[in-house]
Amino acid sequence: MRASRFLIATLKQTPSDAVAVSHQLMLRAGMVRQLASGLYTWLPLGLRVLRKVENIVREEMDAADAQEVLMPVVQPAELWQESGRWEQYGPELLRITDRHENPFCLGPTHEEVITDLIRNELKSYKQLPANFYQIQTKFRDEVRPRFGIMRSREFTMKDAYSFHLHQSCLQDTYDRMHTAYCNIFDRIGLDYRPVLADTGSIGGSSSHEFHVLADSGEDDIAFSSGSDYAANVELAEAVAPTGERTTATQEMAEVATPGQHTIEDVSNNLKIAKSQLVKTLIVLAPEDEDGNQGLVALIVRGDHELNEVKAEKLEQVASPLTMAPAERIKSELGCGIGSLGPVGLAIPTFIDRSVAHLSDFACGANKEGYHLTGVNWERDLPIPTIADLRNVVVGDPSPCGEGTLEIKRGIEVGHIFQLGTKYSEAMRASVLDENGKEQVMTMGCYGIGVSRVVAAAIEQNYDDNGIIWPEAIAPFQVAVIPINMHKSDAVRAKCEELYETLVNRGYEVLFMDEEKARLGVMLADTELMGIPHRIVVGDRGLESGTLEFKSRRDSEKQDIPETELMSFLETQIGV
RNA sequence: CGGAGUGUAGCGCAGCUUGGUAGCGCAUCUGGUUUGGGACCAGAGGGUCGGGGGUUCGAAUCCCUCCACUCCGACCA
Repeated sequence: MRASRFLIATLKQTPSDAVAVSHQLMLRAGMVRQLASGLYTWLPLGLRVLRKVENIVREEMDAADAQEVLMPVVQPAELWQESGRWEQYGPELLRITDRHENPFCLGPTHEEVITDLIRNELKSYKQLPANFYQIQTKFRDEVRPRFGIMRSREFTMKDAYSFHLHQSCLQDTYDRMHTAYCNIFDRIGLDYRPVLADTGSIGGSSSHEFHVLADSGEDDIAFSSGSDYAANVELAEAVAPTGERTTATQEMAEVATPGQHTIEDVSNNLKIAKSQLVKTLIVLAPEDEDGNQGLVALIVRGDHELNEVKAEKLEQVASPLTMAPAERIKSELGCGIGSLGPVGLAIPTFIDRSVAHLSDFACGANKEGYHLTGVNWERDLPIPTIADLRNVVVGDPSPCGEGTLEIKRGIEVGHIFQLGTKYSEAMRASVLDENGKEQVMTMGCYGIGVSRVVAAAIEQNYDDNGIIWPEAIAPFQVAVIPINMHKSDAVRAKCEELYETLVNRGYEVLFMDEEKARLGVMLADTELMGIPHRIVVGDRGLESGTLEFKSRRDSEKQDIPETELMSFLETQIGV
C-alpha cells in the first residue's frame, strides 16, 4: 500500500475526551473515529487490524469444526418473548418498531436466533454435535459506554453455539473451544489467562473467561504461584485457615469507643490489628410470601472485603445483594452500623471461614459507642453458620492446594460456558434420539469480543511513541521510508524496487511515498501506527550499499547490506 | 439513574467574571526557502460560538430551556 493512496489520519494531539490508552492511541493513530457515544467508525488502518483478528478467529473456529453462519442484527421480539428474555432484559436491549408496528430488537447476542434456526434444521441425533459461529455486529445499549472501543455500544463479536444430546458431548466441545481459544490468543500474541468464572444465573457446570492481562483491566484475576489455577476474584475460593483455633486467653470485656464507627478508628484506638477485628454487614433477605425482607448479618474480618457474588449465592440473602437501610438497622438492632457485632445478634448470621478461626477478637457490642474485646466463639456465643464470604487477597493460599495467590487486572476478551437447556427447553429445540424419542438438546455458547481484542492488544502493547502491534495483527508488517525521495532518483528507484519486491514476496508493506514528506513525520507516524518493522532508505546508506532496518520493539537500528536484506527479513519477520 | 464537568474552525484551547459584531497553536491550501527525528517565511481559506427562547440598541458573554459528549459512581455477557 502506498501512503499517498491510503488514509493516514494520525493526530498529534490527544483528543481530550479519551482516557483509556487504547482509546487515545486508536484515535491518534487514525484507526477509528467516534460517531456518537459508544459508536465508532473503523478507518482503513483500524479495519485492517480488526480483519486480522477476525481471520485468526475464523481459522481456528473452522479448525475446531465449527461452521460459520451469519445471522441478522435485527431480531423479532417474538423470539425473545418465547425465551422469556424480552421481559428479563433491561434497557440494555434496544427495542425498535418497524413500519408495521411490529416489535424488534437489535441483537445483543444471538441465542434465540440460533436456537430457532437449529430447531427447524436439525432433526436427528446423527446430526449432533453441531457448532455454529458467526462474526457479527452486536448492539448493547450500555448504561455507560467508556474507554472507547473497549466498552462501546456497537461492537464486533464472534459468538458460537453448540448443540448436543448429552452433557459429556457438550463437555467435549467445550474443551475443544477452550483449546481453540488458547490457540487464538496464542496466535494473536497476547499475554492472557483462561480463568474460572462465575456461571451467573444461567448455571451450568463450568465457565471460563479469557482475560488479557493489563493494568487498565476492569476485572481482578487471582492466580496461583504454584499451578495454572486462575479465577476471577468474584469467584476465587478463600480457603479456610489451617490448623486449630488458638485457645482463648482473654476475658470478654466491654470497652467504650465513643464516635468510633470504622474498622480504622477502632483498630487505632484499641491498638488491635484489623485482622483481630470483625466487621458486621447487614443485608436484606429474600422476600417472603408477604413481600417482606428480613435482615441477615454477614461477618468478615476487619482486613477483608465482602465478596458480593459469594454472598448472593446464599439462599438466605437477597439477590441482587442489598445493604440494609441505616434506619432499619437502628430501629431493629438498636444501634448504628459502626457498633454492630455478632454477640447477642438476633438475626440469621453468617461468618467467613477466617472469622471462624479467630480467638480473642473484637467486635461491636450492639450498643451505641461500645465494642467488645476478648471475644471467643463457643465460650461467649455460639458459632454461627460458616461460609466463604470474602474476596481473596494477595498471599492467600491457592484453592488448588499449591502456591499462594497473586492478583492482576484483566480485560475480558472471551467467555465460554455451558448453557444447558435454558433456551432449547424454552424454545423446544429437540431432535430424535436412537430410540426415536424426542430429546431436548443441551447447548454451549462461546464468545470472543473481536473489537475488544484490538483495544486490549493496545492496552498491553504500547510505549510513549504509540502502538506496538503484535506481529500477527499489525495493519502492515513493514514500512518503507525514503529520505528526500523527491531529490534523489537513487532513493526513489530503490524504494520502488524494494516495495515491489516485498509485495511480490507476500509482505504487507506501507510505502511512505508522499513527496516531500519529512523524515521525522514519517518515522513518528509509523511508530504511532505501530508498524512492527521499518526500512529507511537514504542516499548515505545507498552509497555504502546498505539499508537501515529497525523493529518497533528494538531500541537500536542496524544497517543491512542490500544484498542480504531479503534473507535478513525472512529471519526477522518470516513469510 | 445519582453526582461532576464540557460544548467557540478538523484537533487542542483562550475570550464569558465586567455584553460592543471572534482569536491563538496545530492541521489544511498557495508561493518560496528547507529536508537523517514532528521545519521556516509570506499569504489564504475555514465559525449559524451545541439548539431554541428571553433580556438588551446590541449576546459567545446575562437568564430560561432542551440536546450532545465526557468523567466518577451504581449497573453490566
